[in-house]
Amino acid sequence: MNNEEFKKPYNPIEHEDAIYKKWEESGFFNPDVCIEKGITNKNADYFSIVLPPPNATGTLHIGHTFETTIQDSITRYQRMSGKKTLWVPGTDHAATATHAKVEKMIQKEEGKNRHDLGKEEFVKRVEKFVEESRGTIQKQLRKIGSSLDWSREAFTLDEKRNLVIKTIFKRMYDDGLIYRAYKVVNWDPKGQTTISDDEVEHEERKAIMYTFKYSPDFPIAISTTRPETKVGDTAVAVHPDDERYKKYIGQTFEIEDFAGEKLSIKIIADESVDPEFGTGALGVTPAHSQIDWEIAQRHNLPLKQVINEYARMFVESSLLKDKKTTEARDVVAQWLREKKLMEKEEEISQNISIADRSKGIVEPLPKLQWFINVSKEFIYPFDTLPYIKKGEKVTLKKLMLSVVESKSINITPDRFEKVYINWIENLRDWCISRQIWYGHRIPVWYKGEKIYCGAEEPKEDGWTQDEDTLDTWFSSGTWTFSTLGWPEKTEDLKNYHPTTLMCPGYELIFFWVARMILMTTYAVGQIPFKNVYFHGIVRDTKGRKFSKSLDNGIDPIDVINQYGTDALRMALTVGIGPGNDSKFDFAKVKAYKNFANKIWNASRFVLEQISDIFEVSKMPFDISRLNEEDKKIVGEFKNVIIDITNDMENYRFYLAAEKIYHYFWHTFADIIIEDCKNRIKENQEADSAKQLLYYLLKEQLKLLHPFMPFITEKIWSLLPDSKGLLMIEKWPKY
RNA sequence: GGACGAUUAGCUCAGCUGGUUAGAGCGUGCGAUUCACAUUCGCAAGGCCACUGGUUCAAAUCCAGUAUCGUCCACCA
Repeated sequence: MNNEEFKKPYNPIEHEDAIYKKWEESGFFNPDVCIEKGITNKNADYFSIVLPPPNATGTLHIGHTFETTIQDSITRYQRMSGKKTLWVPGTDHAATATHAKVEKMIQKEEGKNRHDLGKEEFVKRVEKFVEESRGTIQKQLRKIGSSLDWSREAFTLDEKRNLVIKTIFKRMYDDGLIYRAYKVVNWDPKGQTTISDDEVEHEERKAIMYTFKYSPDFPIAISTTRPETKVGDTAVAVHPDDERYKKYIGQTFEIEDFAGEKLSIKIIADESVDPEFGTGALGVTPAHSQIDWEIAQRHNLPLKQVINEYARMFVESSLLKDKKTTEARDVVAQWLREKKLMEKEEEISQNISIADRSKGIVEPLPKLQWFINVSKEFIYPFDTLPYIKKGEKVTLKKLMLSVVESKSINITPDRFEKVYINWIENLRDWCISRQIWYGHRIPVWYKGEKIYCGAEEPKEDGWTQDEDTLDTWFSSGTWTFSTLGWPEKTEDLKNYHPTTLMCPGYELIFFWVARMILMTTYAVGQIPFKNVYFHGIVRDTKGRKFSKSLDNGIDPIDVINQYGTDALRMALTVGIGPGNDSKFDFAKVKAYKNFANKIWNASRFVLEQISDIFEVSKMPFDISRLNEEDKKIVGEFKNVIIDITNDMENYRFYLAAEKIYHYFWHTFADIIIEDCKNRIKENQEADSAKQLLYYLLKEQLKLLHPFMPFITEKIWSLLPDSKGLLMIEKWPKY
């Protein structure tokens, strides 16, 4: 051995950046280059993944590292297996999250809110922030060793993607699937925007259930946890068969004074009322409750809005006017007690609705918004899906459902199929308009009573564009095909779509996976991906999620600097099955750092042992020169290859990585090297021993490469007969 | 209220389609080591595989139920 580099223990930070640079400069992350240079066969199969775009709100955390590692391992494996392999990078503008983050930053640093800056300036500031974040993210993805084709990088809010969403919006609008309507939506008073049902979280909290009558003359008592909303009541609903209340149905009661407001309450019968719950009578507040809104629609009840966008009372009553809802609640309760109308107060626990981003309490409000109708029938225009014919009547819901029910998409682990189907079955129309400034503008213009929807601005004067932006998931839903060139009929789209694999966290099954299926089956007539691999959440050693409030975050770059990327990747691969959460432990990373060093030392030792055979040019390896014992070892090793290949093909990376680890250390290093060492020393069957050692080393470097790309590439470059890069070597045959 | 997951060595977890003495990492104990590696090697201790039944020649693995923990979904006012 003449290589000084090998003398010291393996030090990852000395090598990793240089190795990544070599890979990137080679151009082999781009499948076109691999085909052009004859590395990949022209007739080979395609393999494609699109990176779940990280939010451009900051830096990557350990969870991203985990997700990226899985994808890189499979991508490297597929590339080595000879497929035309494409992994597309990108970032997500993450409208709401980014908007909130930048607004908070400006508030903190300059004491200004977005209205102080104005829309144009604010959006400019967000874009500047996003540009910086994207740079950081790109650097971090390289650090992890991601073999992404940077020449195809995309962003959810660039011009190409904007054309995509405008095109789809228009088509949906023309199909009557996108509509504008005034109805009760989830309003986030803290974020000052509407949100979809999926962005609402539920948290159990204690509350008081008040039972009371509107007035001394009112015949029926009702129960509520929100008495302040009762000034907006226009009806009391009872079950049609309820003997207690039957006689009042159809009557209207005028209440002159309810906490300073005048009410007109009609008694109505509705099947949805549970006679067993509370008093069996439900005070109907059409403007501030989803169910009540629906009841009001059925009975043609008037609507009275009593709460505004800032969660303050929007009434004339001097008792309540402009008060926060929580204060108004106490005022009304006190008023009821004083008027002797309160019959019961009991503590209960109830689910309260919270906006997932802002953590503000969601206030149902009636608003004019844009929606996607998931239940409306339309004529399906494509004949490319096997289970739905061209010209058939479908709904978006049906499209989303049939893809999974027909097993057109293979879901790993399969238990998420049920979760998905259950969600679709309960799916309601999707509110897609947001009142934030950063995002894709809704491609609709108004002129008096006229409405225009289109990808291009109307030519004549006098049109004003809708002020709202689109839910960020509307654009994320197009990710697999918008990154490949749609709506143009590109080669990429033809070759790489549907993509082979998608690798999101299971928490994105509704937000994203379902929406990709919706958008892709609707717009392209294809499934977005053939396989989904749901990964779990990386937690801290106590099993808690990483969060800013707990201050338990771990910066992957720190871990990499201390232990090396390969060690971190192994720690995030071995033993972590699909859909399972894991606990991040430095001890595990350290163990794989030791493994990296083991690989380093064993490789050096093997090269020292076999150095003479190159001098007498007895290479390349020839299995016929092995003795019977060594042939048997090769046979056993082939079984390991089969096993590992099988695991890779079936998305069991956590097993494949462990198997190669175990074989290298505890079979190859502990047993085979030790054995060969003695034979070489004593010159017994030494030639066979050397052949065996070198063959096994090289083949194992290939098997290890998808998981530990840096150290294996480095060692590969030090082999006496290596020519090109390990990343484009052929996966071992068996 | 529904659905799902977990329960295996002191700790963190594997165990894929049921098949010889149930595995790994870390930790613990004893020993080795001028010979690639103290980021090493060998040996050892430590497990009614949550519980109860069932299917089977055979169950940690399949089925039913129970318990505990956890996650997701749901407009009970």
